[in-house]
Amino acid sequence: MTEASGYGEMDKSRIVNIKLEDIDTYGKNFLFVFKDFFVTVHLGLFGRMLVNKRKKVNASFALHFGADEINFYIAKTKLIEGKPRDHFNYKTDILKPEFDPQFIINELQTNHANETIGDVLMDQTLFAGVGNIIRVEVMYHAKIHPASIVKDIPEKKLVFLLKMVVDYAEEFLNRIKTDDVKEKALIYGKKICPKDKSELVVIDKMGKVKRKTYICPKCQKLYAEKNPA
DNA sequence: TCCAATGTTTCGCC
DNA sequence: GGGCGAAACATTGG
Repeated sequence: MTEASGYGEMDKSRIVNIKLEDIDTYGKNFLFVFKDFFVTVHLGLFGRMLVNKRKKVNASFALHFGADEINFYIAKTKLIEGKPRDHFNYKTDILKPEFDPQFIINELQTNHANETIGDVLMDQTLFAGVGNIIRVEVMYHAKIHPASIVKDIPEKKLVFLLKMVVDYAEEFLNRIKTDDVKEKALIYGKKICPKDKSELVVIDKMGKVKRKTYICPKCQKLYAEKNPA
């Protein structure tokens, strides 16, 4: 039995006295699955979720189960017809067992060959769940410069990078629970490279992704065609 | 007090 | 209409 409330604009009239069949996630979205439709909840930068607790301000979205409730603050919600798998490709979700590195690499080399790796890592249709911190850390771990062009990166390097994405995403998830993501980051938010103690280069607004990018030019190799034919 | 930040969508202008 | 950038949303910590 369910009831929905909140000041968000989404029509909640269909979420009354129906069974919540499943709770799932895709990338940065929570998914609340009902028989004929599901609701996505995205917390953006400032969103919060509280279970059986409330903030003083009104929730933007809330689900009620008798005496129990899930409250979302500053959340964007959407009601979508059908099942999540009809709309989201789980092969692209970095924290799902279905995540398929070979599928992603094929997509990258086929449809994103001329883009920079720094840009494509933030593409939620290819790397659902990757955010700016994960993006920056993973490129450092894999020793790849963000301005590297996809087609110029050796496939073995891409395979390694995707492994770093999955590994670090799991580490990120654990660290966010203990609140030390930023402390334990190797390069994000830092001024000095932890390895060779040299100054980092910080580039804002590089590529299409206008987010702060931290780079160690000594550790991270730039893969870019040097002698165009 | 002010700014920047784990993010995404929408608007306005070529 | 595509591409691009700015603005919008709204909270929290430094």
